Amino acid sequence: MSQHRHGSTPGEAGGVPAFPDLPEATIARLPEYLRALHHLAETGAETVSSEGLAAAAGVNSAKLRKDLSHLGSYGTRGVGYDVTLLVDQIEYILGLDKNRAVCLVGVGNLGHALAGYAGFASRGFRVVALFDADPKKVGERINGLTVQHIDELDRVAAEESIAIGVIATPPGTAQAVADALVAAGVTSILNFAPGVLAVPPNVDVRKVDLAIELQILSFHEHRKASLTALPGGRTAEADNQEAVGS
Amino acid sequence: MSQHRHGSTPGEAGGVPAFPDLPEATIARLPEYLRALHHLAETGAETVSSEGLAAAAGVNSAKLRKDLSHLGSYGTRGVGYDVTLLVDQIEYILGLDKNRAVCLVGVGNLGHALAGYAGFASRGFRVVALFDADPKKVGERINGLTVQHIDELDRVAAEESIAIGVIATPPGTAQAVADALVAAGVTSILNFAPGVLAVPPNVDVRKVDLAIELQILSFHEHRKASLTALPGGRTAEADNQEAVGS
DNA sequence: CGCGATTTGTGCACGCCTTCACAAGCGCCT
DNA sequence: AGGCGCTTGTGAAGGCGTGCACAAATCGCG
Repeated sequence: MSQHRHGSTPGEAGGVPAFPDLPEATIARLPEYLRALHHLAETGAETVSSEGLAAAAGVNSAKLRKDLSHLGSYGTRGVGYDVTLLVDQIEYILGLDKNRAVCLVGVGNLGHALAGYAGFASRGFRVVALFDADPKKVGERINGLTVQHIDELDRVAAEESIAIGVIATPPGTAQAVADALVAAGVTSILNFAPGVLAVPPNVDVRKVDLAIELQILSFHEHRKASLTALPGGRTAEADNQEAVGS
Repeated sequence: MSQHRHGSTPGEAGGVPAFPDLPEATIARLPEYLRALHHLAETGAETVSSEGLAAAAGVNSAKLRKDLSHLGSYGTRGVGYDVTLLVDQIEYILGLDKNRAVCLVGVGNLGHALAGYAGFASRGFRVVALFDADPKKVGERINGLTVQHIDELDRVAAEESIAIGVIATPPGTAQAVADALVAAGVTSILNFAPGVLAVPPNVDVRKVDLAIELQILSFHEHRKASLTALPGGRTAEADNQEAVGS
């Protein structure tokens, strides 16, 4: 979904298969599997069946098996998957063994919260720099980091070899920030500002728009409401069954 | 994607077509079109071509036309789409003409920011109540709202007829909060806590996991890095062309 | 050592979504 | 009025993803 292009694996003469050509849909689920696996590891489980892991991750077991099969055979028939082995494997695939450096631009309402978000550090990322264009914000200390002026981005990005940037600015300045990030060598951007970013083809952008999520929910509310008001439609429950796992 | 089930439109005896049975993929894009349209309206445009709107929304023009065709014929051949008409139509479909009431549970790091997020109010949502289980947080005023204890949820939800709830608590308490929301009559949940929520089939859940977004980007970083290090792979650019719009 | 229970890995079919390509429709200009 | 250029709406094809159902593989037990 959204702005992404990849694939092809051009050269691929012969030798190392370089990188398993995983489907995007699978990649998007791997982090969820990983989280579930970590949870299982904490409870002391050594192996999991596809059924068990699928339930913990909220997906179909067949889908999970197919996903895992794409990264090789790390399960044992009749037994299940070795939890720690699978954790290591997924973390390797996702490149989380590098403890990647991330910078955040825009220390406003949302940016402030993201800078202090514990979930980043605990899942393989270090927020190593905060930037803002507002001189009044520069110098402020958040969670052990000092906010620097956006003009420092180039220098800091090089020093800390930052490859991932997070944009949490108002919509109007998002594109300019994205350009600055790209110029500083950042090749992956997580964008919280509404709107479409134009970036070179080698840069990946993922967008999180909080209002859009609510609007999608609003649609379903609207839909559900119109169903209950319908002559044939009863109370909207008794609609459609499906287990939800765990 | 993720935990959703709908469709079927059971009764549907005869009469009003009730609700256009839009594909999920289309619904997910409508908010983006809407944002682009609002932007265009501000610049004074009265009509847009599918090409123009598609560029502003970052999608293929054919896809945009097909999406819009699902909600009826609101374009004029040879001219384009009437901006204000299309805005009204999409807002109606998304149910945004109701100015929906939203409550937020968990006024921690992230919740605090969400409570003050301007993007909600400006796009059809009113945050009408904040809840937290921590007595120390109760009574705190954020953005004109007073944090209430989670035990008040039932009463307040009924008074304000809240149908959408946002969970911004730590992972451990998310399920309990979800249960409380459902018990209070909430039928749509936006969940920021990592993990899978179990809810009745008539309740819609959308999940936003910030760490997962970064992990997906991390994968692409890993992939790009392994390509550049490859014998045949040059500098990772010159890979695959595709315009990025706007 | 063999058998049954269990669980993975996958071939296959189906459905959804995307994309192309073009006919139908509309307005404008002459 | 007629023709021309532009744009929508959509039929059809192709690709991707999902889920079923089952063969292959492994373990444990008698």
